Amino acid sequence: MQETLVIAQGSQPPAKELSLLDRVRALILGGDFPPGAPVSEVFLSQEFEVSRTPIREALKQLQHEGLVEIRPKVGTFVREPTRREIVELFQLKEGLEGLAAGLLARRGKVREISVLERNVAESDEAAAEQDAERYAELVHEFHRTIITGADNNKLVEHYERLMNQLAYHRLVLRTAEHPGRIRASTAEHRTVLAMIKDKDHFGAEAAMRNHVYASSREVLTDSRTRND
Amino acid sequence: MQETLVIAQGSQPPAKELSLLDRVRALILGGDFPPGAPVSEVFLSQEFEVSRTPIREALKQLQHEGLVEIRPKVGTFVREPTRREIVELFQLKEGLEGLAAGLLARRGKVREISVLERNVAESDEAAAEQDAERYAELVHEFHRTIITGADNNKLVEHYERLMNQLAYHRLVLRTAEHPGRIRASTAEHRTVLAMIKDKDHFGAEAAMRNHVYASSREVLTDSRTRND
DNA sequence: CTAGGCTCTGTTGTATGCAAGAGACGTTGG
DNA sequence: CCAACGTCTCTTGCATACAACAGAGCCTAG
Repeated sequence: MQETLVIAQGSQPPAKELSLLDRVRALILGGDFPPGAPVSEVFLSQEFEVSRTPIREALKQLQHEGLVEIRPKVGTFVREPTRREIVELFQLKEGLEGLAAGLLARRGKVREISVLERNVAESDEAAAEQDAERYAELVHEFHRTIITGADNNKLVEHYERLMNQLAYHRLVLRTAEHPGRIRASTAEHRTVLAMIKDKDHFGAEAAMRNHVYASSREVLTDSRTRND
Repeated sequence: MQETLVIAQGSQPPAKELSLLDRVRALILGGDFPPGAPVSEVFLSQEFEVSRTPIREALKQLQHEGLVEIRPKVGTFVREPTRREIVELFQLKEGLEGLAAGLLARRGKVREISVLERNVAESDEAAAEQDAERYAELVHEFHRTIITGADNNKLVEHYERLMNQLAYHRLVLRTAEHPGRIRASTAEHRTVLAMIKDKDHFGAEAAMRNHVYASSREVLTDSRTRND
């Protein structure tokens, strides 16, 4: 739950309290709303004790994020991404993260490298201790470090948008990684890091893409993924 | 002007008349609002003869697109992208169009290939006839064909979002291409097309990236580009 | 029994009213 | 002359009222 809220950030509220948009998104992602369920404006306005006007604004944003579908004059409904959309999103993820890894490698920032080195070391520990939660957190940090390390704010914005669209799916399928996949995943992380350290932006991009692709395959072959 | 409206599409209004969002965006992109100019809600509501409520919703969207900046309790202002942001956007453009070219090459769709072949042929004609307007249109079609040819709707969505952010800048700097650049550009288009025909997705991606990068260099070295 | 239409309810779409904050400008005290 | 303060106006932010439409269910005619 808390993780969802952290992921959902990316705008410019004064960082003190969550924006209404983030709270509505968290509510929907919380799982209380099954796909296809109606999300009435009056319900949300009562839930959050505000009027319909700000609720409407938030829902419009969420529509743009692909999380809900607004049928004019009918209502707003939770939208479950189709398998095809998930494939498309992972393709995009591959492109964006690959691009980021390449840019980071070209710049060769020392700070990010040390963060990544610590990250892979701790990932090994977490894997050895079977601490799935900590491991997932470290994976998230690894990817985020690379994205932000590219030093391209627009890329970060688009990436966050992308991840918000994957968020619902990610919650459903979390901890989908099998032990074997974890080993492979950490190895891939090490490869990416090595390329970045070598300032081999070409290799870093290829390694990152390969890693994202492999991860996505894992999720997409998962039986729980809808098949349409 | 009309071009702007076409570019600005991408949502799901019944295709009959333009949505308010598109009309507001077109108005701002039309150039009547210099960067930094306030965009009052009441002004827009009078201009379009609607109340402030739908205007507010449109402005919120435009804020997310990066076209305007909403300073809470103060007002909405036209936002001019900084040079750094433009660089970032072009980096992203390079990544997305490269990705698209690669995906299209892998699929090797015949229809798109024939469209592209006709496109480069007509581009030569337009260049020979010094028809800058038609040439620009063909360039636009070339890029759009590749993006849509990747058969990835999410990629198209992100690309449109990106181009909307570049739209203002593009209008200011349109026809920035010098004759020499036009020759190089068409040659690059041909290279990309050749790679796609060969189903060399690797080469297609590289060629497309190279092309986008070269084009962006042209724009970024233009003296009219703000330098901060 | 079925098809067509009608009503009725629930929802969204828009307009408008009101309050609160931000900034400009004039004013006043030092 | 300058700085600080107070007021005043313009803007947004939110709440609420009303209109209009979609869809479900029922009712009726054939």
